[in-house]
Amino acid sequence: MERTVQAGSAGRSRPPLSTERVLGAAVALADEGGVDALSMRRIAQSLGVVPMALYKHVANKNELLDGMIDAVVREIDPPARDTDWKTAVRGRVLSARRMLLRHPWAAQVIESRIKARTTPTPAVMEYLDSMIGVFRDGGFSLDLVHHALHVMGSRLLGFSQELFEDSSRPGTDREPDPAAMPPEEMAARYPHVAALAMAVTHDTDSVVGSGCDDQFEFEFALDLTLDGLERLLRTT
Amino acid sequence: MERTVQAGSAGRSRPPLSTERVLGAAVALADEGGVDALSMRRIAQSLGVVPMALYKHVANKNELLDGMIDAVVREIDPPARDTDWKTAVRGRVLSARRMLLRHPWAAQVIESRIKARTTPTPAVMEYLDSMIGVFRDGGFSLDLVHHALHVMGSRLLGFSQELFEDSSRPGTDREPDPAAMPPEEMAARYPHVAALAMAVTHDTDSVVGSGCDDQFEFEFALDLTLDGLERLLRTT
DNA sequence: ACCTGAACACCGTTCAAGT
DNA sequence: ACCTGAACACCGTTCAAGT
Repeated sequence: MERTVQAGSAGRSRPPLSTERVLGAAVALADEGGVDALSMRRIAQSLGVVPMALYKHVANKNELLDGMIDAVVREIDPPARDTDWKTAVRGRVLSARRMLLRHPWAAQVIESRIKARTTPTPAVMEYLDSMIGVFRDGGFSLDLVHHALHVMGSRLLGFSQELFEDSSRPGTDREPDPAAMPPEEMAARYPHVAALAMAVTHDTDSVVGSGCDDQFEFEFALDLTLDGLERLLRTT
Repeated sequence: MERTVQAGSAGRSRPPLSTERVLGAAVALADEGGVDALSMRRIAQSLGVVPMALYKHVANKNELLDGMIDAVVREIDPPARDTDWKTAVRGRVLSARRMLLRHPWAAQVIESRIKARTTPTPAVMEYLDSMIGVFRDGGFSLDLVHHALHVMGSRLLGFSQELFEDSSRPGTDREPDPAAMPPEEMAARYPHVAALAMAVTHDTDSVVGSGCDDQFEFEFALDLTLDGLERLLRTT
């Protein structure tokens, strides 16, 4: 009598499940069929596993989406060293774009999860922190970096929403981070983000909620864009 | 014996259903609870109606989403007349932003529906057509308008994806427009969009698929942005 | 102690049975 | 002819019953 084998969808025996394997299957499924085709049941099926087995490795679907975001954001190249800020930023943004083209669902998912969470996922934080670092090394003041991030806007990671939105806005109950990091650890791990947040908050501490005047930043970025177009129009 | 009254959820008698009322209820529901809280059953409930009744006024949920997009995009102010292009574009983009802040679900829904459809919804087309018109009246060549739209990017309507993406990309089966408009009618109704599409296609008809070189346009816009930041850095 | 089938409360949509 | 309840094929997640 043959030994009973846990059959996968193709009848093959399978390696043990892990968070990585679950996330990998989820990313592959989303790449193929879009985010609408992504379901816990479908992921389980593609792994030759009962749906409930996934919940051992991801707490729920939202955490799965966060994990997928982290996985693909980590595909973005780190900033080039030993070049000027412009080359480094340019190369990195183009790398982010290549990632977004490989994973057409990513921008949408990042945007929707950013809206629901209080803090971006770790990989997104790392991405931002190192991007800020490039600007700082290039001689940008904290204020100027802040403007720069708003100017880059959706070219940074594909989504258009502000990253750290006013959390005191009514009607927007956001999930507290399940593995919430204490502020001092945040500051240690993402020093540039922390410094920026500090500077921005101190600047305008008369404003309630987030210290960032989104309307001002939006207009600033818009005007920089329009000025660029005007210059282009004149030189043509 | 009392006359039987079709009871609404609050027990009130209700005006007859219409597409407008259905869309209005859907928009209100999304404004309150986000797009995840939006379901055909919930919309029906808020109207004091059985779910199936909605299908008399909207074909399915995707058409409902398209209708919601059209409804909120029509809230954007028309471009101001009798001013320079810069003032007109600026004012209009700020109006679009106010709409997106009123309807936080809109950018996400527009982006996801743009990806699924072959043609943007009528109100989006009108918005683009009149926006192109403002640039044209300001003396922009068709090519320059094309660049300008890419430069504006997500500030135009909140989403980051290209509007008329390469429809020959593999794996992206897009819905044909249910009420597909013949090309000549398209050209008559959206003359500026048509002229732009024509110019862009003729320019690069060696390229297969859409005539727009997205990579080039992305880099063009990115460089304009980076140049603006560099100028800012030098004058600080 | 571990695993999982059945179940629950949803979802969009179809369709036949009712008036 | 019109309307709609029941049903179908899904969904994320819980939980008790099984080993």
